[in-house]
Amino acid sequence: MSDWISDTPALSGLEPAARAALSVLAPLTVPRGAVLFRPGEAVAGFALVLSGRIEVFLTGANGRELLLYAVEPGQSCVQTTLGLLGAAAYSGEAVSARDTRLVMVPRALFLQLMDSSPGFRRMVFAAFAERMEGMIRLMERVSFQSVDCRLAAFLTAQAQGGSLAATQQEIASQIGSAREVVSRRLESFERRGWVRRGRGRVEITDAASLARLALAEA
Amino acid sequence: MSDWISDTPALSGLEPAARAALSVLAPLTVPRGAVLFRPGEAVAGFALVLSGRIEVFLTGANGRELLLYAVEPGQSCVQTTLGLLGAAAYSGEAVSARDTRLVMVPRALFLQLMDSSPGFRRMVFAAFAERMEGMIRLMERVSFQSVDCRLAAFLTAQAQGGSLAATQQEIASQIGSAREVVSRRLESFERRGWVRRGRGRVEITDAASLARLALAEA
DNA sequence: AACCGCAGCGTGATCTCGTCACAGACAGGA
DNA sequence: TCCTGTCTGTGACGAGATCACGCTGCGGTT
Repeated sequence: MSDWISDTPALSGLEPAARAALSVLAPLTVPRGAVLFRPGEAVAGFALVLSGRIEVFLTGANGRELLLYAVEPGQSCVQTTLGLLGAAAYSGEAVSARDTRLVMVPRALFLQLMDSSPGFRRMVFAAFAERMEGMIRLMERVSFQSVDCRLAAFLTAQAQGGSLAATQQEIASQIGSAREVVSRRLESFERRGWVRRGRGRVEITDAASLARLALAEA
Repeated sequence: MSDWISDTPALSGLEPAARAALSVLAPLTVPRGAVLFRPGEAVAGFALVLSGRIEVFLTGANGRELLLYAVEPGQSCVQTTLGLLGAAAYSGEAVSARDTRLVMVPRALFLQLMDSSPGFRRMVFAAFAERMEGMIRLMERVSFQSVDCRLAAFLTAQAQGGSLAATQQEIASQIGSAREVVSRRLESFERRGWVRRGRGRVEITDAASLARLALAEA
């Protein structure tokens, strides 16, 4: 058995008993692009991400998508928690954005740990609180902020070394807009000298202006 | 001391010790229209509503509002929970929609009950899960559903005896739209013979058609 | 009664954005 | 080389948010 528990900082607050109970679980590996959950599916267990990244999307009637939240290493997927605590079925679609290692805690063990381990409880609660915060901020951005601001914020946040690799469709899903709109806004950014467009990638040429727009209110 | 604990069905699952700890708290009464929390305020305690109704709004830059959720009797306000568990400040505005009786559980007692009372924990968790579910459904409606559908759903849900008392501004806030849009959509509904418009009220004249539109996907 | 002031409502103009339709550009494989 | 699927660009259109008004009912004043 690998020592995934000691390698996960988020679990360092756990009591020895809880760590022992978890240690019997074997992490599983899912490749980039795999669909972990679909809307309406029953939830198998509590998902804890060790490495990689899981993205949870809402999907509209016409196929438009909106990133609800992403699960990074050390975080757990709130939707699975919901499914275990209530009767609620999964309402988002979870996709691995990269090769991802994760642990699925079965329902029975999850409930037992929730009752017996204060550390585990704190962890689950903190994750819950963080997600709720994030959802509220998301509502705020989606409802009250312009596509320009959201796009600029996304580019600023995701750029690695002055550029980022993503299709316009992917960008649109992440910021909750439509591909055509992203295309036009990027063109406008390019005219202003802020970015250069390429197939499947965007190069940032004026990060400062983008950052300024990202922080604007409208 | 009133016996508010026995009068609150949501608390019936609590252990005697937890009930005793809560019983020292005195409910307070707030009149309709009072603002309980504003964005950015620190959270004083865990809010539990006994009667009445608290509505929590997000407010955009230009004053447009969006109902995040409502706290009905027996429910708790998740935003206060967030504030107590993390460092997050309040990000919504809470207003009492009617005269409301509620109990504020101080931070220390809240944390103590969370550690010592499985029943209290379950209650808080269930509230959390329910809110998260609701937020996701709200995102779905706001992002992917037309104003017509949301308006029809609201009218259907809120009508009492074939009519409801609300200004167009209030309706707009509840469904996350603008007053002018509500005005125009209501006019369109009236032309179809579904409603009659009055100052500060809407009368439903064809509930079936409204309900049908409310269930439509787009 | 006549007057005011204000909250609520109606409406046109304009802008943003989502949607549809379609065409061109590019990449990788047969 | 050609073919096919993916990615992108673009015009047209509709829904909806915003701005800027003006109008109307209603309670309170004088």
